[in-house]
Amino acid sequence: MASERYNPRESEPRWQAFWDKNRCFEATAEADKPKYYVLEMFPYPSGRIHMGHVRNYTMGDVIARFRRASGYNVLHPMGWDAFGMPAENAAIERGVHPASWTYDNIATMRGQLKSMGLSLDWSREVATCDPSYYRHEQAMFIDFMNAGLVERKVSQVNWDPVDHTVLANEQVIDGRGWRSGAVVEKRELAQWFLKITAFSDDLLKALDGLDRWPEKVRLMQKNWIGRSEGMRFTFELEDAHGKKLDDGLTVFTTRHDTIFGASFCAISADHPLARHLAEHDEDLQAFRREVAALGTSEETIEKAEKKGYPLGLYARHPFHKDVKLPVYAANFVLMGYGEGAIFGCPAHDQRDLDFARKYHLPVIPVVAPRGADPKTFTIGNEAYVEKDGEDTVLINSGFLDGLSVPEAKEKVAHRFEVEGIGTRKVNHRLRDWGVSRQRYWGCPIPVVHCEACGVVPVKKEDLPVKLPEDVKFDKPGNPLDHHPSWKHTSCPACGKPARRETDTFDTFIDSSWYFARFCSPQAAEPVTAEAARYWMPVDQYIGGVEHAILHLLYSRFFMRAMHKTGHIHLDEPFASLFTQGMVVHETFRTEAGDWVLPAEAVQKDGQWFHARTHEPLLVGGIEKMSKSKKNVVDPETIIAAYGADTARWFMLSDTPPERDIEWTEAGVEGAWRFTQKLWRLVTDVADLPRSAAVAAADGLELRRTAHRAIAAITDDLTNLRFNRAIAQLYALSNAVGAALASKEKSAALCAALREATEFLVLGFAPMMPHLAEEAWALLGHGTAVVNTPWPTPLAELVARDDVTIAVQVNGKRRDEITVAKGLKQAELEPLVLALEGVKRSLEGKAIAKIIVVPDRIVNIVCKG
RNA sequence: GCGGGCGUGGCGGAACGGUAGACGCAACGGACUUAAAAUCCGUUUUCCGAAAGGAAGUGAGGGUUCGAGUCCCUCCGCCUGCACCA
Repeated sequence: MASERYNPRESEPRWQAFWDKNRCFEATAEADKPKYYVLEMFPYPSGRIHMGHVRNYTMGDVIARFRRASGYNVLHPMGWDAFGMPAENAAIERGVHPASWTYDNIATMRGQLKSMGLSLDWSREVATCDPSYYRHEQAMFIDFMNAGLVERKVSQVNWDPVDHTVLANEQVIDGRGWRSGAVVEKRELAQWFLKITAFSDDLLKALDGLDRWPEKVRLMQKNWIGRSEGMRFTFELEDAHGKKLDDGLTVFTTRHDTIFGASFCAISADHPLARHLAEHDEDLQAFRREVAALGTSEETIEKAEKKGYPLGLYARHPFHKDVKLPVYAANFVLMGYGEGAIFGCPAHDQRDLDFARKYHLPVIPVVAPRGADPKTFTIGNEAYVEKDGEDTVLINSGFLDGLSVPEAKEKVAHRFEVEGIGTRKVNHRLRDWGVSRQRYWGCPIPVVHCEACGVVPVKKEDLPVKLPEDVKFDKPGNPLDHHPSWKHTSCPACGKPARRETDTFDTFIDSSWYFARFCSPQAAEPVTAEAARYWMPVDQYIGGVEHAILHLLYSRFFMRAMHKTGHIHLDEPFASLFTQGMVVHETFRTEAGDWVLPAEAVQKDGQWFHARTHEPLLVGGIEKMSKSKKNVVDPETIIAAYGADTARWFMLSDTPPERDIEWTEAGVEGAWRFTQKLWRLVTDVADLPRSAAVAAADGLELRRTAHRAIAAITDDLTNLRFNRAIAQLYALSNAVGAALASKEKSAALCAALREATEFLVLGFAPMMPHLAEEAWALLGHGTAVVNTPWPTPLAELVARDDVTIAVQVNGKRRDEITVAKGLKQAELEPLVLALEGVKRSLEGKAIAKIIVVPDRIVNIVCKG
């Protein structure tokens, strides 16, 4: 029958209101039900949602709806990562208050997310900029202080002398501030640090237990933590006249086996020794400035030549007391790692070799391939860095000669320890987490500086330390610092006048525990033990791989710190992690080079033109959607034109979720046509006569198809293979369409059609929830799909009783045969040999053997 | 430089070591229509062939196997993470 088109514009808001009114997605802990906590990384309220959000939240929503239907008690919350620089920039540029800018954006984006039909528990919504959220952050910080997890220390920062602010490394471009363009200075500032390094080894070891995290992410974290085992030991130092200095030079190495190959020592330009000597050495001062100037841009660092400055000091070789190693300050030694000092072994380290060649230092090979002649083995322009296995051996190394690298390391380590000049030492690349920011729009750090008492934490009963609302952004620097009264307070310890800390927290702190807060968002403590025990950990976390290191590592650290201070019972917040790909799109630009929005590009005869100016456009690469390249498609426009279901369906189709998906108009059109096709199928099936005769033979094949499809979809959704689940749904809809087309429809076929269609509707409900509700009602159900359990396929319909087996001759497919399942080789052989295709290709050949893989394949191997 | 991943039709992509190309998009042919859209039916890896059928085919080369897109080795290309980490 002719049916009306499905109209998402009318239907979608109606069902959203229905779910809202019936509080379908509000979660309450129920002890007798298995819980499932699904979470997508919460958004920054930048203003409007983008396609990346649509993809992320659609995936999470499919999981949430599928799990809910499958009998889980699902928690699926949403909130806002609401502190940060863009709000302050808006205040500076447009005079809006950061709070109103942020809350306006939240209101807009909340509305946009609601129009997507997400099954979110909005009653748990949190915004990190709300004092009811950040007060707990402040309380926990004080607990962390008491637990020894907080440190205040002087560290080097990038200082923008125009904006009067500290810049993150990412904000320094070619040595200049990204906003002001001023040449960035290095400054030393007292900053707050969270001692993430206290958990270095634990954070590293526990990665092995995260077996439902992508291998890639675990590896990135492993490299970031960067554990290396080595030795710290001290050289005796003397000056050019042979006079011994009071202090020695302590270095870190992982290659103590190569100690006999040492030909110099090098220290960082920032090493205390270099600083000390520079006080009376202008050339050294100049060298230090040169190194510091180089220190900002990665590219120049990469290309920089190895350079050193001889300090006029010499280090005594620990085992060859007559050997004196010259000591340099060098541009390739980092103060931030190890001891900021090394010994150079040019033969076995490329940097040391480059340095040695430049300054004509000896290159002494001490490791060589086993069997090489120590007298003739030499090093050219490449260091010999082999160190593993039994194929390398120590040479020119006194008491180490003939040993393997690990044996030599052990022997040197032992000797250093016995002689008291060195100890074994594990070093990590991971640095403590600097959390101070000289900004307004962040969580105030809850401490007070008192002249008498020093640094004193604010009393817990005085929390939260709220941001002042009356702030001005009229001059550069931190508005909290400029505020006339806010920072003036009294000391919590002695009561005398004191100064508030005006730094605020890095916003990564806000996002390091929000998932725990969602368990009990209104609680008087950060998270209640009861709620955490029921809901945590997050069963499925979904987000972009760009957060693979910082956010996920900080969150893992924060759980441990919260555990240590009694706020939570576990260390690992995310049991399973999924990192989805980006949304990409073609780029267009005019011949003049200006980027053009896809909405303004029209295609004619295979050429692209500007819709208004009609000038021809150049089609550029397919790249991540970004405002700068204008290759963005606004989700709101798409939802208005096609509905949320179509957008959701497209996001999940075809491309595997972990890969980048290309947004195309044709793809959206295809998804739109499919929603209409589904609607037609459902209206046609709804008109069929009802029958209870489901088991009869007429409909059997369709029933099998439907039950198998649901079994496959269940499997695919469980494993987040959305694109495959969607392929199954297409196939099932094709089967329903084909059955509908048959002229004679028995009662049994009608019943099978109805069953298959209901499976289809329930099957696509997680992806297209509005259409599913509408279809479900049309099929005559008085209850909503959200309250309908996921269909259970019948095992006897999923199982196959016959099977199609491919028949190969010498590994090439020649024929196929459909037989009863479970046939043995002896029963199968005569059937197979009688096949036409097999006989043809066996002509004149002798059978050597027949390989039978039951129910799968037969391979006839023959000669001649 | 070091590490990780990926190379399959015109495109997105399917394939427990067992019939390569499921499903979708696009294209082409046909039906319906005054016409278009929508819809429906069909074709679509390449080569030979009217067809039946045959040959080749998963970046290149080699290997293991009755059988390799899948496992191993060498190479090429692309993507990605870290990057002077001692």
